[in-house]
Amino acid sequence: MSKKPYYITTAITYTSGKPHIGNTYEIVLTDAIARFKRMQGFDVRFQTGTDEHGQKIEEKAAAAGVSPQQFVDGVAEQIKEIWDLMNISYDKFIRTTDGYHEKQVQKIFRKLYEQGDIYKSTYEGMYCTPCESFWTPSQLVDGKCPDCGREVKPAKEEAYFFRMSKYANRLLQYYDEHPEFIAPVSRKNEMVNNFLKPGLQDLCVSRTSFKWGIPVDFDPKHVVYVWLDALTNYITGLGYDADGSHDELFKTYWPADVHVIGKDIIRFHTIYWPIFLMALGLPLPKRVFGHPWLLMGGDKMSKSRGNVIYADELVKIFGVDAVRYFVLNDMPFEGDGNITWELICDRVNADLANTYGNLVSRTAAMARKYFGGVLADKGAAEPVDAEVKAMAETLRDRVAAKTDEFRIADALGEIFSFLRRLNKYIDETAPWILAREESKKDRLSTVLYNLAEGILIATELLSPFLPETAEKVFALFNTVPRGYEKLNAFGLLANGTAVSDAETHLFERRAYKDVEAAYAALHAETEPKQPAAQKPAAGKQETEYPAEISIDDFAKVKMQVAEVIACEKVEKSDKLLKSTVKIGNETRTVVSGIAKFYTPEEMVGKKVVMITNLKPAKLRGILSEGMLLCAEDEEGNLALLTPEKAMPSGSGIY
RNA sequence: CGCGGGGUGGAGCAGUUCGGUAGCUCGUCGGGCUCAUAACCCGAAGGUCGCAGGUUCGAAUCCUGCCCCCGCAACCA
Repeated sequence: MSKKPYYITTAITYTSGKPHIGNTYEIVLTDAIARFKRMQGFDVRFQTGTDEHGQKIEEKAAAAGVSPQQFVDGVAEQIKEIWDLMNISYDKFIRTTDGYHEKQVQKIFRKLYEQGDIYKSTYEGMYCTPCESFWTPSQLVDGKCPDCGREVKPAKEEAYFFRMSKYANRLLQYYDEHPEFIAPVSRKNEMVNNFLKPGLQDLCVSRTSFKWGIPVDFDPKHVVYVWLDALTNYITGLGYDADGSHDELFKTYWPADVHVIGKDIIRFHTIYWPIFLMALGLPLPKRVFGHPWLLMGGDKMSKSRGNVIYADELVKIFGVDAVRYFVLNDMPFEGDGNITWELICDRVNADLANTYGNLVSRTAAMARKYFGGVLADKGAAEPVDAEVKAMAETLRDRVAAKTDEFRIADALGEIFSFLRRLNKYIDETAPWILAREESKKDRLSTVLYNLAEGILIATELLSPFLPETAEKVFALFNTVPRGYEKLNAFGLLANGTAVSDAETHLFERRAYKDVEAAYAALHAETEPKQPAAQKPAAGKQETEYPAEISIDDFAKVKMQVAEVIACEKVEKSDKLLKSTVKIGNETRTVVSGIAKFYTPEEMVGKKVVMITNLKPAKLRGILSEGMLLCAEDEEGNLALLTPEKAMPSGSGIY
């Protein structure tokens, strides 16, 4: 009998830069599920890849001074390296710049156009010529361009649209008939309430404003917009053909069993993607799992904060399996997860080093010490063994049930509860006491056999999550995996199996301060110019200060003492205060991003330092005629500069 | 009223769908053990389940209102 197919995918990664640990989480999660399914005997196909088109990439490439293709080639290579480093067992790595993909996207676009699902129309909006941007009326600020504050005019741009509304009812019906389609379920309600019930808008599926994309073959000034391009990777990667001559792979694996994606793109996978498939007359994927996000200590990761964590750095410090374990275990099912260096340390020490590593280590040590490493069940069972055995025999199915619901953290929890139970079993049986009496030899041997057997069952169940460690443990016990179907039976380890003299420390305990030091050392060598980037004081761009300026340059900046005579919060903004200031006899308005540190009330009456010859700019629609000077610390706290003695407003600063 | 997520012992989380003794891991304190990676085992302290109302015999869980935190968006002259 042939194996049952199981097709699992990740979202394809956007190639705008190196993926951080949050991106890496998704692929590890998917890999864990894929490996588990393989272990269960499914014929698994695991696809991942990169999404390489779009305006942003065009811009990034231009900034880097290379062609878009050269740019994405570089990033795709970097992503593959990290996937390999993380021990990802993907079967297929698709790139949206692959020839077969581009060709099929064109055919799909044409097919949908010919059957009337895609139609040509115009995109209408308010257009700002200098910014080359369209805005909807709701985005405008005081009826003007939110970017530059200039006048906008109504304009039209030719574009292709997909008739989404036509399929909305069929989609709702599909949701009803397949309640498991969206996981977790809370996401489904979100989709229905926010998008389907209010009525689906037709989706714009082409662009003329940039070139880096797949051209529409019958209208080449248009390129296919990202979602139609990106989502179809799931079928083009299997050799789908819009004319019907599909590859065998497609016939075998479609529809997908699960698309694993981030919660941010659930809408595209549970609304647009199913509708595209309906239009193509194809079956829909069975499930879409929208996983939560990984946050850095509760904050978002950002380069300017210097708190971005990359997988390769973590691996250098902790090892591959520790990193896999951490992301799998610490990600909740629904809410966002947290990552901090302390948390990783705690997890690795407590679970991997103490509970698991130390258990293996002490068991191996006792087998060597008392029996020269040879394990044998001498049949000297006692009541205390029963609970451990029962737990071992049911472990497989408990782990499988959690994994099938994508609750990987819970699956790991089952295994680690069992490992803790084994540690307790050692205390209950106290082998070192048994060893003192010759008459207890058989009992001692049986206890050690039971321990090894328990460890091996747990290890095999752990192997999809910690593949490298599992191999080490099998090697240590001179044995091989017994196969999933036998994992619910206790006592299959052959008598006479001997513990090898391999290293028994699976994971080293790590002190937090050593980890900090290791991280610092790593950064010192990879990024010697870190100091500038570490200071968020420099603002959003990593400002490079000119080394020296002449006194003439300085003289170009006109600074004066200004007195705040009125101040109010800018509406709909968290950070902005609008102050009216007096500079000598002149009155001006200035907008400053200091609302988190000063209230409007305390601003009034302050004498502050202001740059008065700065070109005015619009912020939130308000013209700011200058800039108040602030000192900023590493955490981004601000303090206004004021003259040290009372000085009249309008005083120059030199 | 821009969109979304969340507030449960010191920390990180589960439990909320289908109300009924508040659970897990870490940390802390006390004890035990020595096979082991300052490890492991046992015990204890510690919670008005964000706030206020309501429904109910009974609410972390259902309803109403409010407060706070975070992410996206906007924005830092």
